Amino acid sequence: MKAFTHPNLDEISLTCVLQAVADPCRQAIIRTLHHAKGRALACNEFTLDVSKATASHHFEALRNAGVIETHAEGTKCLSQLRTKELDQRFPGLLTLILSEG
Amino acid sequence: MKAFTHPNLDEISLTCVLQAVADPCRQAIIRTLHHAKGRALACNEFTLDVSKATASHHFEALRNAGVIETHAEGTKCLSQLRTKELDQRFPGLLTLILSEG
DNA sequence: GTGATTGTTCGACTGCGATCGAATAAATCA
DNA sequence: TGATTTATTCGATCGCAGTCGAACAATCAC
Repeated sequence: MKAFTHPNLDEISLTCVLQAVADPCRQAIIRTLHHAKGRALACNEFTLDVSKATASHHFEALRNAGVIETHAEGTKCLSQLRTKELDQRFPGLLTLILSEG
Repeated sequence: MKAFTHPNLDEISLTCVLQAVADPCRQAIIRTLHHAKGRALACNEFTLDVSKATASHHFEALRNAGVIETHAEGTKCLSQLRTKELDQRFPGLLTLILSEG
């Protein structure tokens, strides 16, 4: 389907990742992924009240900020949290986001 | 001079505070305040390369998000971090911001 | 192959936030 | 009182991010 690119977490600034996660819709994505406990989820497994186009835009933002990792599988795009790398690069960030909602 | 209002931290959502701190200029304000070790600083003690009007806008944003507390003293407006309350309401947030830059 | 499923991309719209200069307000100083 | 300092407020501009529908692309199921 498509080749997704993923930045190295070292290239990501604090500002960049904060801007990415400072959105309720993206926080919801992160929480849903966390509840999946490592299992990669397709876009349609999230309940977001925005259009497909907007959802795709949010996934891209999280991907570019190094928060999620996406790979295509058939017609689906499976995403998962980059938990370990995030915890190392931005310790406390995921905990903070998951503590709410 | 003016009566500043400060929200209770319980009223502040994660999204609100994240939007407030997802700006390099505001992060700089937070870091400068942290280096002051609790001493309240006037606006002109910060080196921000924006106009007075813009700086005032950023201080207001941080105030409304519960990050700083401001009080007037003479012609000056002294601000300081709401460290303890932030650490309780959003544990890890300050550490995260201060770890960078 | 045909149609269905799943996402991305495109173009356009909209509103909000960051920004500034100028005007204003309040307190201090001379 | 008049001048200076300090910061807020106002009005305006500008760009960007969020949003959508429609079109497109890729795969799968039959």
